Amino acid sequence: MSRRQFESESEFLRRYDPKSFDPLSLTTDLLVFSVSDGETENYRKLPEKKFSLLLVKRSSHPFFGKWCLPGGFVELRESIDEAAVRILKHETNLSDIYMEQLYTFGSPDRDPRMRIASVAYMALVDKDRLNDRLDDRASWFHLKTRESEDRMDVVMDNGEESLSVRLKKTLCHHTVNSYKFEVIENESLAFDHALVIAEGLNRIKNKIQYTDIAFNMMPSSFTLGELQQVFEVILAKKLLDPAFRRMIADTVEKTGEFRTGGGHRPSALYRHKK
Amino acid sequence: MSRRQFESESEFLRRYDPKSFDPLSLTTDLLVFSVSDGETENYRKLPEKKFSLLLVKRSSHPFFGKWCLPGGFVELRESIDEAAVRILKHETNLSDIYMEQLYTFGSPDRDPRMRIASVAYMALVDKDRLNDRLDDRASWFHLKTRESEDRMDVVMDNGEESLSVRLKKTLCHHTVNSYKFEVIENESLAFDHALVIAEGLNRIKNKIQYTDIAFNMMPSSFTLGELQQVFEVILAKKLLDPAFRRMIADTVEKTGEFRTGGGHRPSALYRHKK
DNA sequence: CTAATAGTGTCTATTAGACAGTATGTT
DNA sequence: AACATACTGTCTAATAGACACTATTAG
Repeated sequence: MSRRQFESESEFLRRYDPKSFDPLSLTTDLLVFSVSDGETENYRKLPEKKFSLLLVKRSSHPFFGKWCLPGGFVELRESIDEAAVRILKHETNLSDIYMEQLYTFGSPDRDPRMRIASVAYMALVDKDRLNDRLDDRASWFHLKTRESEDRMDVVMDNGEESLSVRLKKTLCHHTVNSYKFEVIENESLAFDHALVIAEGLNRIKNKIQYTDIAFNMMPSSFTLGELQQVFEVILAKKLLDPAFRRMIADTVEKTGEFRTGGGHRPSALYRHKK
Repeated sequence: MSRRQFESESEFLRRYDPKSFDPLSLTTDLLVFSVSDGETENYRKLPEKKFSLLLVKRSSHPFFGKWCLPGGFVELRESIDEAAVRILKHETNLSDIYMEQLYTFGSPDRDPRMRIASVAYMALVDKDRLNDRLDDRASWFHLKTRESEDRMDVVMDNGEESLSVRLKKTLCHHTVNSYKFEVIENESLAFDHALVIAEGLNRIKNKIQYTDIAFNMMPSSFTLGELQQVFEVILAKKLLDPAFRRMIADTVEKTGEFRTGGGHRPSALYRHKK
């Protein structure tokens, strides 16, 4: 045993040299999800809801020209959560947004520059709050997912480009909703971001069913039809009206207002009950 | 714009200097949970199950002499998962153990030496596989938790020392099972490990109810009474027999063997059905 | 009137909670 | 016989799925 254990903690810290360690960096990558209205062909049909994800075109090496999740380095004096908030603010000019840590990705070769671990966060944004002050290089992509027992295919489209990713799903420990993903096909996404997206989609699909995170993507008042559409587009399946209304019954309350003008019976407006 | 965007990716990478960044390290901390038998006062009573957690006494600065989770630095050429596996092997001599990533902790001041982020993992071990080859400084602590709406108290006892931690629970976003924890009282645990333990307990309490992770803490054959005790000690509440048996019915199968000698009706032995 | 969505009533099937009962070993 | 656990039957309450029905408006 060296004499080090006999010195005081403050002496020990004085001698400690952080620069002597292998260089490693920490980043956060953000999955910013939102829901927006599509087009209506018919004046009386409701606009279709689109599930969307914010991507950024890389303007520097590595992966120059490819799309990736907004992200950046964690600075020395901020927590990882603070870094995520700062980066979201920088990319979208938004603050006070729902955010949760998703997973930390740390394969040694996930970034060609150096050893970089990345803590992924998921943010949920009401599109109405997106005041057009997006970063130039950022763009919203509509998301379409198709899932089977052992596959997950994701198609992303921003109106100009269409990106597609295919992943293999493996059930972990014989359990519902606990999967490991592997990328089978990915042309257009940088780093391991296809994986991050898959994990995020998995998380939101599960969590929307037993928490009230969905309201973070809704404006302050909404109809139950709109809310149901949001669930349907995220879960990628139709829901039955009475069952859906029972499910969300005690998380919403009527505002007393109605939305008219749709060529059909007016719908009551609701807000999230806290 | 600099001319950098016109150089090739390989030229860019050649010029890239990892040493120019602020020094930061990455560690993993392991929550190693297990279940073991307590004592029996009465020959015909079943031994009480104890939920237990592996802690290590710190033999160097910082937090010299305090207890902490087993952990260590992530090395440059291994993934974070690989680091967790390596550290578990080093502390317990066990491999091929169930492990899942829990959460990444990264407050700038969580370690007094330097900026260190830590990725916490949860490992579940069948105590019968623990072949006494524990690290000298490591010790199993029996865990007792008491939870109320806004509090979580944890008492850990290894027969010689008793550590106690009190935390405040805050419900996140009006949702069941999604909490933020803050440490109110903690004398004996190093770093922010009281927080890590709270997050881990929360995770296992939830996940045991909708996955089959519990079997990772069971020996290859067991009685349903033992299995039920494991659920009861982790959830910290009594369960009704018929409901419990219905719940786990399709995750187990009979081995055909029976356990006799208990002063009561023999119990059928089961195994985990995959 | 018609197309379209809004919203409700109700029947049924499934699941969860509770309790009481029977079974069978050891001392 | 007594005790302790093993295991099952069944009643009831709550929840989820399915379908059919009524309501209301713009054009």
